[in-house]
Amino acid sequence: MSSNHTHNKKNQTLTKNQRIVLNLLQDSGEPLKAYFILDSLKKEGLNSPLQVYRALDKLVELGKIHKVESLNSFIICNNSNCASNTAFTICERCGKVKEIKNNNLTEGVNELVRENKLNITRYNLEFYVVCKTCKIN
Amino acid sequence: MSSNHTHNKKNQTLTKNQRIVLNLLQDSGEPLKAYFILDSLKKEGLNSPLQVYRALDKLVELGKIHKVESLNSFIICNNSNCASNTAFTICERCGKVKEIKNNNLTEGVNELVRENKLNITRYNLEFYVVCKTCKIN
DNA sequence: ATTACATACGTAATATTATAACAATATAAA
DNA sequence: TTTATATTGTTATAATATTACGTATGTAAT
Repeated sequence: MSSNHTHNKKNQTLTKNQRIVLNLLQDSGEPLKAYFILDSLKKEGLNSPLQVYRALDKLVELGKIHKVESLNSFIICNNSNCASNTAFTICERCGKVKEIKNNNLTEGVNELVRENKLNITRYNLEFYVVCKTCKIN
Repeated sequence: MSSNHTHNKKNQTLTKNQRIVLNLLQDSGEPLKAYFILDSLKKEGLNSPLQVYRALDKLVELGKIHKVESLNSFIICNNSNCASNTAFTICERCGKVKEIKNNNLTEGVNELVRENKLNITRYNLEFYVVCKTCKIN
Protein backbone atom coordinates (compact mmCIF):
# COMPACT_ATOMS: atom_id res chain seq x y z
CA MET A 1 0.00 0.00 0.00
CA SER A 2 0.98 3.61 -0.45
CA SER A 3 3.16 5.13 2.19
CA ASN A 4 2.70 8.47 0.49
CA HIS A 5 -0.80 9.33 1.48
CA THR A 6 -2.15 12.71 2.28
CA HIS A 7 -2.04 12.61 6.03
CA ASN A 8 1.28 10.99 6.66
CA LYS A 9 3.01 14.06 8.03
CA LYS A 10 0.48 14.49 10.73
CA ASN A 11 0.43 10.80 11.51
CA GLN A 12 3.65 11.10 13.42
CA THR A 13 1.88 12.99 16.17
CA LEU A 14 -0.63 10.20 16.58
CA THR A 15 -0.33 7.71 19.37
CA LYS A 16 0.35 4.08 18.67
CA ASN A 17 -3.26 2.99 18.95
CA GLN A 18 -4.45 5.85 16.79
CA ARG A 19 -1.80 5.08 14.21
CA ILE A 20 -2.50 1.39 13.84
CA VAL A 21 -6.23 1.99 13.58
CA LEU A 22 -5.67 4.68 10.96
CA ASN A 23 -3.28 2.47 9.00
CA LEU A 24 -5.77 -0.36 8.92
CA LEU A 25 -8.48 1.94 7.59
CA GLN A 26 -6.06 3.40 5.06
CA ASP A 27 -5.01 0.01 3.80
CA SER A 28 -8.56 -1.21 3.63
CA GLY A 29 -10.20 1.76 1.94
CA GLU A 30 -13.54 0.23 2.87
CA PRO A 31 -15.73 1.04 5.83
CA LEU A 32 -14.79 -1.15 8.77
CA LYS A 33 -16.66 -1.89 11.95
CA ALA A 34 -15.15 -1.25 15.35
CA TYR A 35 -15.13 -4.87 16.44
CA PHE A 36 -13.63 -5.96 13.14
CA ILE A 37 -10.86 -3.46 13.74
CA LEU A 38 -10.42 -4.85 17.23
CA ASP A 39 -10.11 -8.41 15.95
CA SER A 40 -7.73 -7.34 13.21
CA LEU A 41 -5.44 -5.53 15.60
CA LYS A 42 -5.35 -8.03 18.47
CA LYS A 43 -1.92 -9.07 17.31
CA GLU A 44 -0.80 -5.45 17.47
CA GLY A 45 -1.78 -5.27 21.10
CA LEU A 46 -5.35 -4.01 21.06
CA ASN A 47 -7.35 -5.83 23.71
CA SER A 48 -10.53 -3.95 24.39
CA PRO A 49 -13.33 -2.21 22.49
CA LEU A 50 -12.60 0.98 24.32
CA GLN A 51 -9.12 1.19 22.89
CA VAL A 52 -10.62 1.05 19.42
CA TYR A 53 -13.42 3.49 20.11
CA ARG A 54 -11.07 5.99 21.67
CA ALA A 55 -8.78 5.88 18.67
CA LEU A 56 -11.73 6.15 16.29
CA ASP A 57 -13.17 9.11 18.18
CA LYS A 58 -9.89 10.95 17.98
CA LEU A 59 -9.41 10.20 14.30
CA VAL A 60 -12.92 11.40 13.52
CA GLU A 61 -12.21 14.54 15.50
CA LEU A 62 -9.05 15.10 13.47
CA GLY A 63 -10.97 14.60 10.24
CA LYS A 64 -8.78 11.69 9.20
CA ILE A 65 -11.66 9.25 9.11
CA HIS A 66 -15.43 9.48 8.92
CA LYS A 67 -18.22 7.51 10.46
CA VAL A 68 -20.76 6.12 8.02
CA GLU A 69 -23.74 6.47 10.30
CA SER A 70 -26.15 4.09 8.65
CA LEU A 71 -23.55 1.32 8.62
CA ASN A 72 -22.03 1.83 12.06
CA SER A 73 -18.72 1.80 10.26
CA PHE A 74 -15.67 3.95 9.82
CA ILE A 75 -13.87 4.83 6.60
CA ILE A 76 -10.69 6.64 5.75
CA CYS A 77 -11.13 10.21 4.56
CA ASN A 78 -9.97 10.28 0.98
CA ASN A 79 -9.71 14.02 0.69
CA SER A 80 -6.87 16.36 1.38
CA ASN A 81 -9.34 18.89 2.66
CA CYS A 82 -10.78 17.10 5.64
CA ALA A 83 -13.74 19.02 6.91
CA SER A 84 -16.49 17.59 9.04
CA ASN A 85 -18.88 17.57 6.12
CA THR A 86 -19.32 14.12 4.68
CA ALA A 87 -21.10 12.68 1.68
CA PHE A 88 -21.18 9.05 0.67
CA THR A 89 -22.71 6.83 -1.91
CA ILE A 90 -23.74 3.44 -0.61
CA CYS A 91 -24.61 0.73 -3.10
CA GLU A 92 -27.93 -0.83 -2.16
CA ARG A 93 -26.93 -4.15 -3.65
CA CYS A 94 -23.30 -4.78 -2.79
CA GLY A 95 -22.91 -2.32 0.07
CA LYS A 96 -19.88 -0.63 -1.43
CA VAL A 97 -19.27 2.83 -0.02
CA LYS A 98 -17.51 5.74 -1.68
CA GLU A 99 -16.88 9.17 -0.30
CA ILE A 100 -17.97 11.82 -2.74
CA LYS A 101 -16.52 15.24 -2.59
CA ASN A 102 -15.45 18.07 -4.83
CA ASN A 103 -17.88 17.07 -7.52
CA ASN A 104 -20.94 18.83 -8.86
CA LEU A 105 -23.28 17.25 -6.38
CA THR A 106 -21.40 18.24 -3.26
CA GLU A 107 -20.58 21.67 -4.64
CA GLY A 108 -24.26 22.13 -5.28
CA VAL A 109 -25.10 21.03 -1.78
CA ASN A 110 -22.51 23.40 -0.35
CA GLU A 111 -24.05 26.24 -2.29
CA LEU A 112 -27.51 25.34 -1.08
CA VAL A 113 -26.22 25.23 2.48
CA ARG A 114 -24.65 28.66 2.12
CA GLU A 115 -27.86 30.12 0.72
CA ASN A 116 -29.99 28.44 3.33
CA LYS A 117 -31.51 30.19 6.29
CA LEU A 118 -30.83 27.34 8.68
CA ASN A 119 -27.66 27.67 10.69
CA ILE A 120 -26.04 24.61 9.22
CA THR A 121 -22.68 23.90 10.81
CA ARG A 122 -21.97 20.61 9.08
CA TYR A 123 -23.71 17.77 7.34
CA ASN A 124 -23.66 14.07 6.66
CA LEU A 125 -25.20 12.93 3.39
CA GLU A 126 -25.83 9.33 2.51
CA PHE A 127 -26.91 8.64 -1.07
CA TYR A 128 -28.09 5.15 -1.88
CA VAL A 129 -27.21 4.06 -5.38
CA VAL A 130 -26.85 1.06 -7.61
CA CYS A 131 -23.17 1.07 -8.46
CA LYS A 132 -21.88 0.47 -11.98
CA THR A 133 -20.78 -3.06 -11.28
CA CYS A 134 -24.13 -4.02 -9.80
CA LYS A 135 -26.08 -2.29 -12.56
CA ILE A 136 -24.43 -4.45 -15.20
CA ASN A 137 -25.19 -7.69 -13.40
CA MET B 1 -52.90 15.59 19.72
CA SER B 2 -54.45 15.62 16.30
CA SER B 3 -56.54 12.66 15.36
CA ASN B 4 -56.70 14.00 11.85
CA HIS B 5 -53.24 13.26 10.64
CA THR B 6 -52.26 12.36 7.16
CA HIS B 7 -51.91 8.64 7.50
CA ASN B 8 -54.96 7.72 9.48
CA LYS B 9 -56.80 6.08 6.62
CA LYS B 10 -54.03 3.63 6.04
CA ASN B 11 -53.57 2.99 9.74
CA GLN B 12 -56.55 0.68 9.79
CA THR B 13 -54.65 -1.95 7.86
CA LEU B 14 -51.86 -1.93 10.42
CA THR B 15 -51.59 -4.64 13.01
CA LYS B 16 -51.99 -3.83 16.66
CA ASN B 17 -48.28 -3.62 17.37
CA GLN B 18 -47.63 -1.48 14.34
CA ARG B 19 -50.49 0.81 15.29
CA ILE B 20 -49.48 1.43 18.88
CA VAL B 21 -45.89 2.09 17.89
CA LEU B 22 -47.00 4.51 15.19
CA ASN B 23 -49.37 6.27 17.56
CA LEU B 24 -46.64 6.76 20.12
CA LEU B 25 -44.35 8.30 17.51
CA GLN B 26 -47.18 10.47 16.23
CA ASP B 27 -48.04 11.75 19.67
CA SER B 28 -44.42 12.38 20.51
CA GLY B 29 -43.27 14.10 17.34
CA GLU B 30 -39.71 13.61 18.53
CA PRO B 31 -37.28 10.88 17.60
CA LEU B 32 -37.67 7.96 19.97
CA LYS B 33 -35.37 5.05 20.61
CA ALA B 34 -36.53 1.48 20.24
CA TYR B 35 -36.06 0.55 23.89
CA PHE B 36 -37.82 3.71 25.01
CA ILE B 37 -40.74 2.69 22.83
CA LEU B 38 -40.63 -0.76 24.38
CA ASP B 39 -40.72 0.65 27.91
CA SER B 40 -43.51 3.05 27.00
CA LEU B 41 -45.68 0.33 25.51
CA LYS B 42 -45.18 -2.40 28.11
CA LYS B 43 -48.61 -1.58 29.46
CA GLU B 44 -50.06 -2.02 25.97
CA GLY B 45 -48.71 -5.53 25.81
CA LEU B 46 -45.30 -5.17 24.19
CA ASN B 47 -42.86 -7.50 25.88
CA SER B 48 -39.81 -7.89 23.72
CA PRO B 49 -37.44 -5.75 21.64
CA LEU B 50 -38.23 -7.80 18.60
CA GLN B 51 -41.84 -6.79 18.70
CA VAL B 52 -40.77 -3.17 18.58
CA TYR B 53 -38.15 -3.63 15.89
CA ARG B 54 -40.52 -5.56 13.69
CA ALA B 55 -43.15 -2.85 13.94
CA LEU B 56 -40.54 -0.17 13.29
CA ASP B 57 -39.19 -2.00 10.26
CA LYS B 58 -42.62 -2.27 8.77
CA LEU B 59 -43.47 1.37 9.43
CA VAL B 60 -40.20 2.49 7.84
CA GLU B 61 -40.99 0.30 4.86
CA LEU B 62 -44.40 1.93 4.56
CA GLY B 63 -42.84 5.38 4.74
CA LYS B 64 -44.84 6.28 7.85
CA ILE B 65 -41.76 6.82 9.98
CA HIS B 66 -38.09 7.43 9.33
CA LYS B 67 -34.95 6.28 11.05
CA VAL B 68 -32.58 9.03 12.09
CA GLU B 69 -29.42 7.08 11.51
CA SER B 70 -26.98 9.08 13.54
CA LEU B 71 -29.27 8.96 16.57
CA ASN B 72 -30.44 5.35 16.35
CA SER B 73 -33.91 6.78 16.66
CA PHE B 74 -37.19 6.80 14.84
CA ILE B 75 -39.41 9.74 14.05
CA ILE B 76 -42.83 10.17 12.56
CA CYS B 77 -42.91 11.26 8.93
CA ASN B 78 -44.47 14.68 8.87
CA ASN B 79 -45.13 14.80 5.16
CA SER B 80 -48.07 13.73 3.13
CA ASN B 81 -45.74 12.63 0.39
CA CYS B 82 -43.82 9.88 2.11
CA ALA B 83 -40.95 8.87 -0.08
CA SER B 84 -37.88 7.09 1.16
CA ASN B 85 -35.84 10.25 0.85
CA THR B 86 -35.18 11.88 4.19
CA ALA B 87 -33.62 15.10 5.34
CA PHE B 88 -33.28 16.26 8.91
CA THR B 89 -31.82 19.06 10.89
CA ILE B 90 -30.30 18.03 14.18
CA CYS B 91 -29.43 20.70 16.72
CA GLU B 92 -25.88 20.17 17.93
CA ARG B 93 -26.69 21.66 21.30
CA CYS B 94 -30.12 20.44 22.33
CA GLY B 95 -30.45 17.45 19.99
CA LYS B 96 -33.78 18.58 18.61
CA VAL B 97 -34.60 16.97 15.28
CA LYS B 98 -36.82 18.33 12.53
CA GLU B 99 -37.64 16.76 9.24
CA ILE B 100 -37.12 19.20 6.40
CA LYS B 101 -38.91 18.74 3.16
CA ASN B 102 -40.47 20.74 0.41
CA ASN B 103 -38.26 23.71 1.06
CA ASN B 104 -35.57 25.29 -1.06
CA LEU B 105 -32.82 23.16 0.35
CA THR B 106 -34.45 19.81 -0.36
CA GLU B 107 -35.76 20.97 -3.72
CA GLY B 108 -32.24 21.97 -4.60
CA VAL B 109 -30.92 18.61 -3.49
CA ASN B 110 -33.57 16.84 -5.51
CA GLU B 111 -32.58 18.82 -8.58
CA LEU B 112 -28.92 18.00 -8.02
CA VAL B 113 -29.79 14.34 -7.66
CA ARG B 114 -31.78 14.39 -10.91
CA GLU B 115 -28.91 16.07 -12.76
CA ASN B 116 -26.34 13.76 -11.25
CA LYS B 117 -24.67 10.92 -13.07
CA LEU B 118 -24.78 8.60 -10.07
CA ASN B 119 -27.75 6.26 -10.01
CA ILE B 120 -29.17 7.68 -6.83
CA THR B 121 -32.25 5.77 -5.71
CA ARG B 122 -32.78 7.53 -2.42
CA TYR B 123 -30.96 9.56 0.17
CA ASN B 124 -30.68 10.35 3.82
CA LEU B 125 -29.41 13.82 4.71
CA GLU B 126 -28.51 14.92 8.20
CA PHE B 127 -27.76 18.60 8.66
CA TYR B 128 -26.32 19.67 11.99
CA VAL B 129 -27.45 23.10 13.07
CA VAL B 130 -27.76 25.38 16.02
CA CYS B 131 -31.48 25.85 16.38
CA LYS B 132 -33.09 29.22 17.03
CA THR B 133 -33.72 28.55 20.69
CA CYS B 134 -30.16 27.46 21.32
CA LYS B 135 -28.72 30.35 19.33
CA ILE B 136 -30.43 32.88 21.57
CA ASN B 137 -29.15 31.30 24.76
C1' DA C 1 12.80 20.68 38.70
C1' DT C 2 8.23 20.77 40.23
C1' DT C 3 3.66 21.65 39.92
C1' DA C 4 -0.38 21.70 37.30
C1' DC C 5 -2.95 20.34 33.50
C1' DA C 6 -4.57 17.77 29.70
C1' DT C 7 -4.43 13.66 27.15
C1' DA C 8 -4.04 8.93 26.66
C1' DC C 9 -3.64 4.35 28.50
C1' DG C 10 -5.37 -0.44 30.19
C1' DT C 11 -8.85 -3.19 32.24
C1' DA C 12 -13.27 -4.77 33.82
C1' DA C 13 -17.87 -4.27 33.90
C1' DT C 14 -22.01 -2.85 31.92
C1' DA C 15 -25.30 -0.44 28.92
C1' DT C 16 -27.47 0.00 24.52
C1' DT C 17 -28.95 -1.44 20.06
C1' DA C 18 -30.35 -5.18 17.14
C1' DT C 19 -31.00 -9.95 15.28
C1' DA C 20 -31.47 -15.26 15.08
C1' DA C 21 -34.15 -19.19 15.66
C1' DC C 22 -38.46 -21.52 16.46
C1' DA C 23 -43.17 -22.69 16.90
C1' DA C 24 -47.80 -20.92 16.48
C1' DT C 25 -51.46 -18.20 14.39
C1' DA C 26 -53.78 -15.17 11.47
C1' DT C 27 -54.77 -13.31 6.76
C1' DA C 28 -55.16 -13.26 1.94
C1' DA C 29 -55.07 -15.46 -2.45
C1' DA C 30 -55.75 -19.34 -5.69
C1' DT D 1 -60.03 -25.32 1.15
C1' DT D 2 -55.54 -25.58 0.24
C1' DT D 3 -51.60 -22.82 -0.33
C1' DA D 4 -48.84 -18.99 0.39
C1' DT D 5 -47.57 -14.86 2.96
C1' DA D 6 -47.22 -12.08 6.89
C1' DT D 7 -47.34 -11.56 11.69
C1' DT D 8 -47.11 -13.01 16.44
C1' DG D 9 -44.81 -14.22 20.91
C1' DT D 10 -40.86 -15.92 23.29
C1' DT D 11 -36.14 -16.96 24.50
C1' DA D 12 -31.61 -16.38 23.71
C1' DT D 13 -27.78 -14.08 21.88
C1' DA D 14 -25.13 -10.98 18.90
C1' DA D 15 -23.32 -6.52 17.85
C1' DT D 16 -22.38 -1.86 19.11
C1' DA D 17 -20.88 1.45 22.51
C1' DT D 18 -20.02 3.61 27.13
C1' DT D 19 -19.00 4.18 32.29
C1' DA D 20 -15.96 3.91 35.91
C1' DC D 21 -11.52 3.57 37.86
C1' DG D 22 -6.82 4.00 38.49
C1' DT D 23 -2.46 4.85 36.17
C1' DA D 24 0.83 6.81 33.06
C1' DT D 25 2.61 10.19 29.89
C1' DG D 26 3.49 14.46 27.69
C1' DT D 27 3.48 19.58 27.90
C1' DA D 28 3.60 24.11 29.67
C1' DA D 29 4.05 27.35 33.35
C1' DT D 30 6.14 28.60 37.78
